Formats: sequence, C-alpha cells, structure tokens
Amino acid sequence: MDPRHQRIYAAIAAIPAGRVASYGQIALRAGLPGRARLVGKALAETPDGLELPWHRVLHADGTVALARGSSGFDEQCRCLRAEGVAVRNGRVSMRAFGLDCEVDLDRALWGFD
DNA sequence: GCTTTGACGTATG
DNA sequence: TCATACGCCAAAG
Repeated sequence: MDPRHQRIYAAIAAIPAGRVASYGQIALRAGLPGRARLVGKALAETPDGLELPWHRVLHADGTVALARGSSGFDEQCRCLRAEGVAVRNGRVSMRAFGLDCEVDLDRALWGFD
C-alpha cells in the first residue's frame, strides 16, 4: 500500500464523529500540503474492507463532496445527519462543524455562516 | 513520454 | 452565487 494513502486514510479516520474536514485539511494532516486532489484519489480508490468515515470529508467551502443527486450524495448526507451534523441544501457549516471550530448548533441550525 | 481526467483549492470577476 | 482560470499530481490510455 502506498504510504501516502495510508497517511491519508489515517487522517480521515482521525476525524471525530460529528465533525467534518475538507480535502485540504486531510492533505495537510497527511503531510501533503496542497495535494487535496490526491485525497480525492485515495478516497475514490479506497480498498474494500477498509472502513473509513469518508462522509466526513467535504469540499473547502463545506459543500458535500459527491455530486448532488448521485447515490453517494444521499448516503453522505444520511451518515452526517446520523452523527448530528446539520446538512442544509447539500452543504455543511464549516464554521460550526469544522475540525478546529467550536460546535455551535444554534448557529448551524439557524443557518448563519 | 504526452495527454486526459479527476470525490480539490484559491483567486477573480 | 455561479463561472472561469490556474496550480497541483497520480493514474490510465
């Protein structure tokens, strides 16, 4: 297994439930600054059997990673909501649920950014 | 080797 | 909010 992918998977696995992170943040934690696309690559090629909270990985602006309307999109939203993350119209408030942000449910649910 | 193609990010307009 | 441009780099053909 490519050690870079291992670092990426480890970084993703380290995201606590109820929180989300962007591809860029994952790349950073994996020691690959600026290699966000590589994170997407790794996720797209996640080996079977490896359980990863991939649904906690979003775009930098908080939009859900997968395309709206795709099956993956629905599942990602479902998993996030199951963990208490507020998904509104295909996007999450990074201010409220991002890794190093204070969780502010009121603000997240009210929809302020 | 070169080109195309991404589960991306930032900067602009 | 949406679109474009550009940087980035690995994999596939």
